[in-house]
Amino acid sequence: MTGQDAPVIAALRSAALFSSLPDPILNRIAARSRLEKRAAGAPIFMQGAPAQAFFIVVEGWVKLVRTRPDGRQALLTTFARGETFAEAVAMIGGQYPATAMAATEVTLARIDAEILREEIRARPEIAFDMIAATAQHLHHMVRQIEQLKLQSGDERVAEFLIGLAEKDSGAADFALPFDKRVIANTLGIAQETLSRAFGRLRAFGVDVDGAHVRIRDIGDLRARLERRGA
Amino acid sequence: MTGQDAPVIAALRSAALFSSLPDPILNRIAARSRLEKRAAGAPIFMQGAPAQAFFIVVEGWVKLVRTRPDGRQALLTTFARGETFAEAVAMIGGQYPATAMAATEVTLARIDAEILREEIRARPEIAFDMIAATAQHLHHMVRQIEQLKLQSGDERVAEFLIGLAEKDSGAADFALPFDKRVIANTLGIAQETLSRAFGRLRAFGVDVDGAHVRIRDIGDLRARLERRGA
DNA sequence: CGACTTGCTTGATAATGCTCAAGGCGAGAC
DNA sequence: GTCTCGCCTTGAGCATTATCAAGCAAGTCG
Repeated sequence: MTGQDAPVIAALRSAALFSSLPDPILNRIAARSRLEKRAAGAPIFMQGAPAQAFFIVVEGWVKLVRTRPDGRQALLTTFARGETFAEAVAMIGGQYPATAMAATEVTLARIDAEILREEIRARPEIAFDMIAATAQHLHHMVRQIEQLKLQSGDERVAEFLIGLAEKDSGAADFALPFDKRVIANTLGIAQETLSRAFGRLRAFGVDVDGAHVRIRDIGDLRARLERRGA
Repeated sequence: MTGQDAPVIAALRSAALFSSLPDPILNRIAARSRLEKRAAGAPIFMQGAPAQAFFIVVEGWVKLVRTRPDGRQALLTTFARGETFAEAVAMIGGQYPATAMAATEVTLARIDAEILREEIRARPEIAFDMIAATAQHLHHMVRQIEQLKLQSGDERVAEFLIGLAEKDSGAADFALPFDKRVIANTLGIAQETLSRAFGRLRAFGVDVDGAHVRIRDIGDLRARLERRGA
C-alpha cells in the first residue's frame, strides 16, 4: 500500500460495513480496490451477471432496478453515500438479482469479493459485519413491503420526504436528490400521481417547488400520518 | 451428544443452511438446540424483541407479520419446511423486525445464535453459508417488491399458485397450504379480491375448489402471464 | 432566434381493488 | 337432527390510482 491509496481508504472508512475494521486490514483491502466514476444513467452491473464484486457509494446516488422478462421495470431501492450494496450476492458468487445504475453522477469504490473472503477466513469477526450489513438491507426491504401493502400513495410520499429530511421534528428545507420520475418509481406510483400527491400534501405543510422541498413541521406531519391510518 | 439428539440432527440437516456442515459441528449445534411445537396462530417471537435465536421450520408453515404503530398489519412472507428464518438479526443480536407466528400447526428447531457465532469463529467457512441464506431471503424480498410494484392482483395470484405447484409445465394438483385469508394477506390483496381472482383464473385453466387446486397446464398459464404484461 | 427536447403538471377517463353487506356452506357442539 | 360459528363467496358502490392526452417552462442546439 502506498500513499496514493488515501482516497480509497477514506472511501472505505465512510461505509458502515468497514467502520470497525483495524487499519492494517483496511489498507490491504484498499490496496486491491479502486474508485470508479459513472455518469448519470450509466450501468454499474447488470441483472443476471455473475457477482464478483460489491460497491460502496462514495458520492451521489445509485438505483437498483429489476427487469421482468416482458420488459417492465421496478425500481427496488436507491443507495446513498456510505452505503454498500450487493455484498451478500458477491460473497456467495451468485448472479446479481437486479441491475444497478447511477441515478446521478456517482463515485463508487469497487471491492473484489475474493479479497473479503480471504480476510474473513483469516479473521472471522469480519463476517459479522457483513451479516449486519445484509440484515440492514433485509430490514429495509421489509419496511418497503410493509409500505407497499399498507400505505396509500400519499402516505408513502410523505414518509419518503420525512426520511430525506433526516430530522424528527421542526421545519426542514432540503433538495430532492434526483428526478421526480425516479422518486415515483421508487415509491411504486406513476409520475402523475406523485405530482398530485405533492399538491395534496401542501395542505399538510409540505411545499415542493422544483427540486426544493420545505416542510413546515415534521413532527406534525408524522402525527397526521399516524392519525390517518388509525 | 447422545442418541436422543437424532431428531434434532435430522431437523438441522433438512435446512439448506446446514447442508454442507460436517457431522461433528452439526452434532455440537444439535446438542444445544431443541425442537418446539406451536399450535396454529401461536407466536414464535415478537416484533421488537431482542433476537437471540433463529429457527428452522421442520414441519408446517410459519408466517412473518409486520405491525405498524397504528395497528395495521402486513404479512411479509411465509416459510416452509427446511427454511431458516431470522438468522441474520439473531447473529447480530438486534431486534426482530417483525413477529413470527405459526400459520399452521408447526414444528421448529430453535438455534441459539451464540452457538453459531462460536462455530463461525472457529471455522469461518460457516459464515458463507449464513450469508448465502440471507442473500436468499433478500432475493425473495426483491421478487416480492417487484411483484407488488408491477403486477396486478390476478397476476400475483397466478404466480403464487405456480410457485406452489413446484413444476414448470404440465398439469398440477395440490392443496393450498393455509387459509385463504392468509394467502390474500401474503399477496397484499383483500380476501374478497382473492376469491374473485380465483374465479377469473378459471378461464385460464385454474380450478380452485376449497383448498384443492388444479391447474390444467402450468406452461400455458405462465405463457399467458407473460403475454398480458407485454 | 426558433425548433426541439426534457421534466413536470393538469385534466379526463377507465380500470383496479377496497369496503360494506348479505348470504352459503361445512364442521363441530349440543 | 339443528344451531352456530368460522370461512368463503358474491354483489354493489366507492376510492384510489393508472393511463392517455394536452400543455407549460426551461434548457439546448442548429
